Amino acid sequence: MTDVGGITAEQLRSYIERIERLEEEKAAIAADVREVYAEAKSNGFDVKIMRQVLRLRKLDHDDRSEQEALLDLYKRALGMAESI
Amino acid sequence: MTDVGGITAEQLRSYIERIERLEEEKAAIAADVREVYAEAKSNGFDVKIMRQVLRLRKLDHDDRSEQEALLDLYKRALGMAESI
Amino acid sequence: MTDVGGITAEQLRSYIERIERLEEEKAAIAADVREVYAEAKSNGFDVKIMRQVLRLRKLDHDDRSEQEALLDLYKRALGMAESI
Amino acid sequence: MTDVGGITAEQLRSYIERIERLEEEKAAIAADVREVYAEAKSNGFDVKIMRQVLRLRKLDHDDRSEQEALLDLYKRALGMAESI
DNA sequence: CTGCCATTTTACCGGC
DNA sequence: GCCGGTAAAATGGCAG
Repeated sequence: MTDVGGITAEQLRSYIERIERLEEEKAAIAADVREVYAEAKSNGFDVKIMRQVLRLRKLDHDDRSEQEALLDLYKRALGMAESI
Repeated sequence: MTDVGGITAEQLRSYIERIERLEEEKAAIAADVREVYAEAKSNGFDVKIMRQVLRLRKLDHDDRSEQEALLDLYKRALGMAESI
Repeated sequence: MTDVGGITAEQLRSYIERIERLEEEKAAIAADVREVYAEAKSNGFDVKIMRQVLRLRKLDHDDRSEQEALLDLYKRALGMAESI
Repeated sequence: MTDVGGITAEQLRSYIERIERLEEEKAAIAADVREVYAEAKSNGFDVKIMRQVLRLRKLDHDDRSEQEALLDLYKRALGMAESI
């Protein structure tokens, strides 16, 4: 990356700008999320509880994924043992 | 929010699921960003420095100067050498 | 924090050094952890599986904590409803 | 590692628990660190800048200069103004 | 030496 | 408007 004037600088600029665009999209979605929370709140729901429910659903999901990953590991470990 | 069987529970479920969908979209975009960084890295760019550049592009100049001044102050207080 | 020569600089130095000492302790413990893994590995255990087991035990624990926190939230939410 | 009933399972449990205990100690120290930061903050220090100072004290000067040079290079490639 | 995972740091959001 | 805590990003470390 010492070719400041040439293709490399152009490539760098391209990467930077792609990332900036993606980050903008992400920020837009984050704004949507905030809107949903705000709407829920205005309809009487407790945002704090909603967040906790979401976290718990995510934990449950992660937990299940981990269990499956662990099972896979064990299977492979046993599979390797068998093949020895 | 104690009307468990009625419209309220349904509404809550709807909010929760809307948010979960939005969060998934966000995660997908975050994955795209990681891909771009990975591609840049494989083309010889320094990811850490790219991140710094992106951060600087977000900061307006005043904030930057302020922070730098404060950092200098602390360094002087500790008798740390100037990083010139 | 503009009193560079006085008590404030001394206080800053004290905080910095306390943190540095604590960080060293933490690093020492992290080294111990690595040692245990190494010993386990040398006795034929699969480190990757061990890590997954530990993660899972932690997730279970976190999950339970979250459930309790959620229950508390609900209790408080209902308690508030009653007091209205 | 398939001798579930024998000494091996016991050994595994022992390793797991040793690690869990060490991780708890580490977490306790991390909590202490957070306390120190909180105390510093309550006495008017800027925590973010303190972290920067600690990081700088860890870095030797050469690394710092190298990084700064690379950052400058990238900035020039992107036509960003020097932060002088 | 590369990719992955944990830890640490930063930024955000809601509550007071 | 600030503070506290919670979620996201980023850096650093380890295993393969």
